[in-house]
Amino acid sequence: MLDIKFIRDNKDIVIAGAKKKHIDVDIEKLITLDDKRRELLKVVEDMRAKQNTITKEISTEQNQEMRASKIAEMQKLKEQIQKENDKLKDVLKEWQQLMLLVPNVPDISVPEGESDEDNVEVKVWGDVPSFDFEIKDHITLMQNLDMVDLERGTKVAGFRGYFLKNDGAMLEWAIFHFAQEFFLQRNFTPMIVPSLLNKEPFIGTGYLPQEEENLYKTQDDKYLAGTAEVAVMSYFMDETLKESDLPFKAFAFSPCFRREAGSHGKDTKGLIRVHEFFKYEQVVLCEASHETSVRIHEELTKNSEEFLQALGIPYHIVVNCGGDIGLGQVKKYDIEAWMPSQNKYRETHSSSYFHDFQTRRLGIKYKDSNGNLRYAHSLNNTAIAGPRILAVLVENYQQPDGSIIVPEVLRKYVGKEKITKET
RNA sequence: GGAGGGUUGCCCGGAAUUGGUAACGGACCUGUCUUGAAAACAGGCGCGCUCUGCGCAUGCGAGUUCGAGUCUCGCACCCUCCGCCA
Repeated sequence: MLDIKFIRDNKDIVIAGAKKKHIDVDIEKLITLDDKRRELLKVVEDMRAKQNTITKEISTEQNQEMRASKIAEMQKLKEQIQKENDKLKDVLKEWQQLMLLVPNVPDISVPEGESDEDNVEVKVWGDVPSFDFEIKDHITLMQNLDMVDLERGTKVAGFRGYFLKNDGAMLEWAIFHFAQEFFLQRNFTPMIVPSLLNKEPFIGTGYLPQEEENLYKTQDDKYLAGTAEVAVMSYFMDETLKESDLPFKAFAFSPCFRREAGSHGKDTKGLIRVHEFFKYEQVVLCEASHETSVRIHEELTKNSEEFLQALGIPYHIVVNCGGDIGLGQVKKYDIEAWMPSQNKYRETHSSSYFHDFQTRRLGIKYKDSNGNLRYAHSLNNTAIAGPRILAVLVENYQQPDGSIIVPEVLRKYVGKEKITKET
């Protein structure tokens, strides 16, 4: 959420930002509504002031006649206040709904564009492997090695259901083990966080109201989170932190649930797009400074890069264009790993910063060195997401006989150098 | 699921006659003093507005009332006990 004062003072910037993100929002309407809100607020407040004054007089009024007459007067005023206040409430409701739809302003360095096809490559790492044999996709590879069971996954869990088993399960655990070792050397607070959450954290992080169709909802009006970001960000909801608490950097594990409502035709088989998976996420709260946000954003991105490098997986980084950036994000990098069977890079990490967009919604402040209360800044980036990285990894490490070499750093966790049929 | 007790200011503690309009203390910030710090003293210390002023804010929402921390109803969370349970 943006500050209404900022919106009023920088109307053109906000409108241009929404346009760059290809988000349709009527800022003029919001400002007109805000005029009305301020006007009604003034009316109601003046009436309340009068009520407070006379009510105070009543409490000390000795003359019974005067007292009765003042009470009668206040009875009338009370009705008027209620009437005007109802009007104000209606306006306020509409105002709040509209405020939640106003997108954060994207950074100047964010390229113009409509969809992920317009994202701009900014870095390439590693050599795309050239295979001198006919390669298999991760589904074939993993099914042949009994690492995954998609048929029974579908039988039990429905569309996009899957079981990881044998070396499939071992490999995922190995990656998680290595991720812990790797990230906890970088001064993160380890956390295991809930995914079944109240509505407020989703509104606070910007997943509601817009993304409702992509969330699973329970009969108790709770929602299942698609990322640990939602819980970790909300951990400090409605709290005031000390400046010395910042930056707060979490390395957070959680199950992730995604309805994938808009992508029914895409990636219908395999482990690329599933409804349920486990993920480690990097989530950060820092001081309210653009420079710090940018510095930590680069740092979080670099962490994930180095992790992929340790695994020996080729990747590139794109800076997401305006149309491929979420409501609250100022700037976003996607890290995309090389997927041999598709002959292209596929997203494995998403790294963003938000300035105070999320913290304003969540009410997360800190007291700076001058004693002023400020909304903190927030950022997040994938550390490692379960099945998708498995798919990428097995494809890149496949051998002519269908076996899979285990990357060096994972061997002590998998317990072998190579995954073959014999095992 | 059942019974009882509880929730007060950015933070911590903690008062408020029969309902009369949120004391006070600590912490924290700024200033004075000091070589510096401590102490002391002064001010500040939730949000909003058209800001010498006014409004809002006692877990959340609704109600009664001229007036609600206080009374009524619903909800959330915490504590104690019972039941169930990996």
